[in-house]
Amino acid sequence: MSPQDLAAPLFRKLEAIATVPDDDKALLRKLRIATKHLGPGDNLVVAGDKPQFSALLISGMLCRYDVVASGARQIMSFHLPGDIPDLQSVFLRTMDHSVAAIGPATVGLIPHEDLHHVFERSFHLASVMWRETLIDSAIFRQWIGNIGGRTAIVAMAHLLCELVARGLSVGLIDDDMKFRLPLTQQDLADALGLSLVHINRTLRQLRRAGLITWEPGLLTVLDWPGLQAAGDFDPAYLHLIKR
Amino acid sequence: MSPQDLAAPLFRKLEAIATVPDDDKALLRKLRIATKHLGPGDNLVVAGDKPQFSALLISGMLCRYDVVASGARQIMSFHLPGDIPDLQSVFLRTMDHSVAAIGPATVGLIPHEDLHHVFERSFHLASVMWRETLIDSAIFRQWIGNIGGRTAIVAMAHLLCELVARGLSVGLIDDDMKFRLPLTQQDLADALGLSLVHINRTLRQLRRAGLITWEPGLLTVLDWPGLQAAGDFDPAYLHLIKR
DNA sequence: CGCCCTATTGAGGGCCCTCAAAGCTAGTGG
DNA sequence: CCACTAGCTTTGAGGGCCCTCAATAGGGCG
Repeated sequence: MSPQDLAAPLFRKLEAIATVPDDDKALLRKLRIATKHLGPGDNLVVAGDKPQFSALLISGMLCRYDVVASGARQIMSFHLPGDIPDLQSVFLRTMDHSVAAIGPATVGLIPHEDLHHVFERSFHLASVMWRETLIDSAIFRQWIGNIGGRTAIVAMAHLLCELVARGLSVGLIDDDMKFRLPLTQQDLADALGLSLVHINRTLRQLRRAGLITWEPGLLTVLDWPGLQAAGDFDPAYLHLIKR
Repeated sequence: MSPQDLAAPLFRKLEAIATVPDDDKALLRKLRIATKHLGPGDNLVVAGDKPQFSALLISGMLCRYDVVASGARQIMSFHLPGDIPDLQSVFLRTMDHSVAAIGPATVGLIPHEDLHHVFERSFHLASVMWRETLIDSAIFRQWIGNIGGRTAIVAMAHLLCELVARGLSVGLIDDDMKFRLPLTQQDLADALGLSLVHINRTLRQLRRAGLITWEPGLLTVLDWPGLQAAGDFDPAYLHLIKR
């Protein structure tokens, strides 16, 4: 795969949220990107690491997580192709959480040095990427409200809505509303702070309500407006409209 | 109060996390800052607003919050003097949450235009502020783990630890470990996603364990290491060490 | 003094947890 | 081709953490 192809998911993502002039694209094409493959559950970085690279997700799915004293794994975000989940490590040297693959994934490692160079050369690109990290923040905030203020079934519907809305925005879902997700029910449990058993019962409720079907690796949305209503979902926080 | 005095909490905050050269300080001193006073509960900005200013908190306390469908208020962060909680609105035009005062507060409103000018002139300052928003992100992530993965008493201890650690870093707490906080128990309930009644019982447990005393408006930490242990607290995520 | 907001305590109930066991699917190797 | 294993999913039963409803007490302020 050529460097251009590697950067393609990044362009698609950036153009979903901002306008990217040609000279900025030229700068991005000069980034040195080293491909790396990850197996299911493999850690990309671990809390305490001081990485010299940030990872652009090319295919598959990543999550950020941390482990609390009780031993529970708390997932704080899921990432789709085009995301750079640990972009923060350019400015915060020590990782305060871990990043791992959900299912098999391919990432492109970009040296911090290169990113720093790009940001200094183009304040516009820096601000687009800054904006990117601020949208991450908005997603974290929503996640807090989801876990703290909603019941299991509403929270589950909201989480699925977020994934679908983001998947739609980067073209991962066709009109058939089928979404290939390597998530296990344990992953959902760790994300919502609920038990595996309760996740299973909650998914069954959503299935019986005719909103979704769930097979391992494949989410199908049967009633998109209905799912959004069930999840108290308003996509405004994803800031998908270009400024 | 002169502009220099207004910017003082900002300098203190920035110097807690980074080195700020004199020419950057000069840039910051040129910011137009308009003072505004808020009463308890007053909204600074509301979800859906498109503000033209960002607010530097000068004195008092702010929180970010959102209201979910059930009517519950979910607080996603507390802010201390020196914070700029809605700095994001420079890059994300529409607010996806609200910011309100906890108790009486004074803020300095800074035009987005001025901030943009500063960021373009000094990439170093932009990156320090970017870093600032990334630390906010880290706090959100920790908050997710706190609500999703910890029991009420551990979560409460953790939240208090975070406030104390941040208060210490900006000089709001003396050696006596007494911290003036205008928080009510309802605020803590909205922050932790728990009921007011349970907050009250949880605080009583922490008091009886000899870790803190709690009077309305005044938190006293009796056993700082003990509180950190009770809260499963590791301050690394606050990134208080200068890079 | 009376009002309002906050804090405190009791009692009963529900959402979600833990423990446990069985079914299902895919991959492996004989 | 099929036994075997490992991981994920599904379902049942009982229990605990935290919720809601309710009432009293306390404190600041006009």
